[in-house]
Amino acid sequence: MLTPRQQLILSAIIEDYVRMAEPIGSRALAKHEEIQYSPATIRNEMADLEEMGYLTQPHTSAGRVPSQKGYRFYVDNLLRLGQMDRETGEFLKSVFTKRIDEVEQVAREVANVLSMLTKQTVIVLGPKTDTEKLRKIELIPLGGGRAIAILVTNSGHVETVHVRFSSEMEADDVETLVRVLNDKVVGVPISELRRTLYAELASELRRTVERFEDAIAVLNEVCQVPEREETVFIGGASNMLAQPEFHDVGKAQPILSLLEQNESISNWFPKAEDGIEVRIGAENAVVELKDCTVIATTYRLGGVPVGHIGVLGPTRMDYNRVMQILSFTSQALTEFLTRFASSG
Amino acid sequence: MLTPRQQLILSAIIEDYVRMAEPIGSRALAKHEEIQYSPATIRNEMADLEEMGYLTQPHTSAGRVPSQKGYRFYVDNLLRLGQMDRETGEFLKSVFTKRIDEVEQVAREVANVLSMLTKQTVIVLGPKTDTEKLRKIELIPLGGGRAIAILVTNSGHVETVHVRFSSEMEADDVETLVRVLNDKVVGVPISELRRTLYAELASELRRTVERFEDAIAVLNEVCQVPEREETVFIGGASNMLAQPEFHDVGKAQPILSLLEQNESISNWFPKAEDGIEVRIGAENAVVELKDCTVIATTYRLGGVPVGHIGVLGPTRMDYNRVMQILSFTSQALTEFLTRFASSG
DNA sequence: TGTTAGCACTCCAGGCGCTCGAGTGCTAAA
DNA sequence: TTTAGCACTCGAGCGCCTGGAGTGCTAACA
Repeated sequence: MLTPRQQLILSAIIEDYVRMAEPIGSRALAKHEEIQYSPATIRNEMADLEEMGYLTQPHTSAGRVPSQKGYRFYVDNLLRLGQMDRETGEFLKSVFTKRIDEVEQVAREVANVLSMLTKQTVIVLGPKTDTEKLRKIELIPLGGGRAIAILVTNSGHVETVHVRFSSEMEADDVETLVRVLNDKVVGVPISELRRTLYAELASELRRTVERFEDAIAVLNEVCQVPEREETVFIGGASNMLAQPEFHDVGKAQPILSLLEQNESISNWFPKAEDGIEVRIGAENAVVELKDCTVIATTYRLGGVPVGHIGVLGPTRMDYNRVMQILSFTSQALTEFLTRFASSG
Repeated sequence: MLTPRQQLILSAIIEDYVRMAEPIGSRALAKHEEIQYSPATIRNEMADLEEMGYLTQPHTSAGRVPSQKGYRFYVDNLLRLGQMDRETGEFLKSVFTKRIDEVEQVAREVANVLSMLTKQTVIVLGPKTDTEKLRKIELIPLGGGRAIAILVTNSGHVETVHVRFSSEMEADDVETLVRVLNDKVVGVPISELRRTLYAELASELRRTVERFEDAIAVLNEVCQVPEREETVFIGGASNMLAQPEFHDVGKAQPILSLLEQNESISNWFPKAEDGIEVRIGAENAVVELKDCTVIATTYRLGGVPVGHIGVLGPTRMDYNRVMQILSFTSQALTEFLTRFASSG
């Protein structure tokens, strides 16, 4: 384990390095008020810390730089999450007091605001709506064997699905179908839709609807909704280029490219089950992020995780500030959704 | 005006420069088969072309580089749009033969595919749906003075608006409102909605609905739909970083940043009224694009422009290929939408 | 035993000078 | 009008040097 003095030095090196983006030398550290030792002493400790793998040296006569292991130790043991600065807090609060009707709008807004506050790239996933309950189903025939199913949830979110069936159904049948659907299906979570429909509706429909197969086919397509991919909002991707570690375009390009593949984001995104998850460097699930850190958290609706917020940047990141902001935001977003769902 | 030989040389310089991304010298040009002159002759012509402003020289002993004026002349007078290469054509066609239900999906797909084909950044605007006709309106009350209006258009596109009114309307009134709406409003283009409603509905509603003010308020909010901002899809923004002119991060960052401001894109985007519009360098409406070229075209539905496709890259761009691809795509997309609207 | 001053050593960034080669403009000949 | 020849220019690239920041080690000190 590290001695308190080593911890103090490691901590100071990381915080300085995060600000300066340049290797930190013993002289510079000795100028800190809370470090009362001479450069020579600090050099000894730094040599030990390097031997243990918490620091590295770009070359012999340079200062020290935190290693991945160093950051990890810092995040796990040294970081004390304090209060966010007042200004940031006020600013964040104001985002959630605007009148907003659509949940997607809030997700987009959060991505933008956080990217401004952190000067990093922000990824917002979701919210998934498949745990919400159905309020109403509407089926609008378009002719030519097509129709649009409209599903309105609990919280006022609207999903639409285009459905096809092999032949024209009778207008009567469609009407019956919609009525039966609404009878049976209101209050069922979207993710349970398929199961409920097959369990409760099949027999009923067989009695009342003439073209039974068609009706089933329609149901089948309606049930595609829960299988939708998650929506992704990305804010401030261009902030990345301002970071000195990405001044070399070759470093930045693969990462921006990764972010453009919207569908695969949820494959590598850390889905922090509770609290905040920090993935440093090679801890990330894809090689493109081996020099990046992703800090992520979850927001909920009625206790159920419905989406995620993440901040992506170089490993040299202001962990403290970003974690404060994320923690606040996930909570505020959770509250917002709850308020939204109950009032809407 | 330029002599034929000058045109030949300018043309060759541009095409070589587009490929090599390096200043073109007289020796290299003399190696072209179609140029039968000695380097010395070419040098003389190049000096003239430079004097006239079609070429520039990075420094005294370097080759020549096309100026903005040079590109402009090339695009206006020298470019003969030939046939697209077979491979690209087949590939593009395949995009439009997939079964696709949602128009947005096709826009996103187009952005991605074109960015792969051109290795540039692609911007797809729209499609705007406000010239489409209404097929059906549905009003779903959420309680607490809120409701969701669902508007289904002609082509199967679904728009939803959240509306609020000051007090609870009677269930009867809502029903009446919906019935009256559907009677009067079907077949009206979304953009005409407000006018039609005020003209035809006010008196009718005054007779049939008890809380007249509330009904009007609802109508008012429903009419927000046409004022929605255009949807924007961007593909391959990271391609930009692969271009040598953006190897300096400082050049790329403001442009990527510009692309992130979705709302303002339509302010500077060239809305080619017909055919293809090419904006070279400073011709663009924003300074950030002073070293970029935007090539844009329009796609239509039923003769009416509903959206735009643009390719954004450095002024050193393969104008020929990009214009071929854009021209083909806009046509294919127009056909696709027409097919979609009539069948859907 | 832990801390610190002193010192020799290392190594990079950056400035300087040099050369090489690609490319030019000009002149004179074909 | 075209072209060969030639002197000239200029930047890229390489090697060299120097200054300074930072280190590790040793010896003295508390």
